[in-house]
Amino acid sequence: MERTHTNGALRLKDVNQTVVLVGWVAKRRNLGGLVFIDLRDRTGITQIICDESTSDSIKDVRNEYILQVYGIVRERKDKNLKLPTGAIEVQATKVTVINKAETTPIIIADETDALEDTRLKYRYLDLRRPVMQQKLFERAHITKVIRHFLEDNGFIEVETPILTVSTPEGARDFLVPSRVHPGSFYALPQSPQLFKQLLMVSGFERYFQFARCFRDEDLRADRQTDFTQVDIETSFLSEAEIQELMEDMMCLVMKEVKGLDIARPFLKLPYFEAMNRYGSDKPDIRFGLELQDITDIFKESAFSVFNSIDPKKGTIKALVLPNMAESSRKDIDQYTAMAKKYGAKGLVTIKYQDSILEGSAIKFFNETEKDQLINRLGLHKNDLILIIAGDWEKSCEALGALRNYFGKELKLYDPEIFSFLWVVDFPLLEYSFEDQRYYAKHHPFTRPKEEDIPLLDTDPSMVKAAAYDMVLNGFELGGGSLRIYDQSLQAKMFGILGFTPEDIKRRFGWFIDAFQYGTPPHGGLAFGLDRIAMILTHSESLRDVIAFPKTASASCPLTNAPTPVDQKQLDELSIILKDHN
RNA sequence: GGUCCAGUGGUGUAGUGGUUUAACAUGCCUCCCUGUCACGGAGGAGAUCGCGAGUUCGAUCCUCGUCUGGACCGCCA
Repeated sequence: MERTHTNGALRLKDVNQTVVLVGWVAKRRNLGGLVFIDLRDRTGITQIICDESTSDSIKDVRNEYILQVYGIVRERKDKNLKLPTGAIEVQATKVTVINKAETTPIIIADETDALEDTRLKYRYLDLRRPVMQQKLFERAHITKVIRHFLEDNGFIEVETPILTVSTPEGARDFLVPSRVHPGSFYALPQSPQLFKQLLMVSGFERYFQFARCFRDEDLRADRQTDFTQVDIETSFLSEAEIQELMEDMMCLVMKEVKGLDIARPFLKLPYFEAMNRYGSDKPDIRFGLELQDITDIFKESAFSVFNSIDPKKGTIKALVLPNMAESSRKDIDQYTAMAKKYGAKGLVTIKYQDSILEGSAIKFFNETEKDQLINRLGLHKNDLILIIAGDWEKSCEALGALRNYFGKELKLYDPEIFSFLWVVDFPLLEYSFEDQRYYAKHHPFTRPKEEDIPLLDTDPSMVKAAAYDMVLNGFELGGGSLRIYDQSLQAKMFGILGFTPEDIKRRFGWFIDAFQYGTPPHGGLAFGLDRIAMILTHSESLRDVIAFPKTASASCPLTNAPTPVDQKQLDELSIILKDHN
């Protein structure tokens, strides 16, 4: 189709050129003998001006019609500074309607007022909106920069299967019934973890893939059932070398996509410090408001909430909120409810309104405790102190959730800032009292820190993993680890996790077998591409950077997926449905 | 599995401590208008108030259930 320019291209320098434009009618302003049309394509909007002589049918043109416009570029009398093309307009000499359009159910403009449900039902129209187009263009730009970076650094792109085998320990799998093998199922990959490790066994040394991953778990604003991982694995690199390479990559993305120079190297925060100071393993360090430990002050406390905690695993954590001492009863009830939601037993609140400690817990404190509290927390007039006592992890996380809430509520950070860091030194294992066994915190192939390997025999819970998460503004962008390549170490790991040899053979024998033929030291990580795109585009939800996302209940308003299928299809798959009525 | 919030013309909202023409904005249609750009002006069409049951003389409104959407907890190695 004849077209000389896009609708975002023309400028003052093009005046008097003869041009041919195509695009959608974004807006028509009919002044009677004179008609203005905003012609839109993915690059922008150009104003077309027509008079009655141009075409009789011009008054029949409606929004979202597709037009081909022949005309001459003119300088505008009244320029529109809001548009890049606002200095010019195209005086139409001929206008052809390429296609008509029904009235759209949603307004095609950045400021659509349609609810998300409606937007998803008519996603193809929602994606016509310039803001949405910009988000997807930006996502594609991120993808492009990452791919170029990895290719330039010797990484090879390899595809791994979508129909694969159910993997051990992790999220719920999506299963696909086999027609050929009745009663057997493929699983969709939660990540290509095992395949990428096998590619290291094969000797590719540097692998990457934009991998679709699937997890059958409940959705959130930042979680979808199917999502895209930038999956990366390397051989012969140390933890520090992998991290440096990934910093190079993300800094290039920030430079190319956002035009920002990010400070190097990224802060490396050990897991325990992240939890103690920020109450999160993915801390938002754009603002301070750090948690403080006051456990030792109240060792001998007369206050039952403080003296009933387990001295080994328990903790007392405080969060000081400046100028919040005048919070109402209602506000404080709300903070308490929030703390409880995140697993705290309760919330102790103390006001330092007129430089005097006030609160229902104060009567249990002696003078030494009061003095120590004031000094330790460095209290100022009008501070509000929130205290959570109990299990270390739960207390930190609950207070960390409050910290995040106040960081946002009190606008303690500039939303344009991007604060990267690594969280490192994660514990290798997590003990479940319920199941009376250890679970791998990352996955069972994660390598322990070299110096902690002897602890595997004596105190497994103290062993740290060679695992690392890249964190940005309170979101986990990605995470990874060095992997176990030594077979005896792997055997020891399985022993600690309580797997019998039969378990191992049945569940991932095919994977372990590969390791006996010369496995290089290897490690890698995976980034959540959707999350990167979400944060860089300042989107509220992952759904805004995914072309066709699913709703919170894992359905698609556009296609109505998932849907029932014909009995014939079920029969072929040897599936008999349980009666849900 | 759980908690909370929402469902009213095409779209987004208001509203009713229970009764009559259900309001506003925008979109849509018709007419007028040669410098608009969120154009303006005049007129018009468009809603069984998510669905089902209950209470009542009477329910968009109250009660219960249900469905859909959203946020979060659990879950997500």
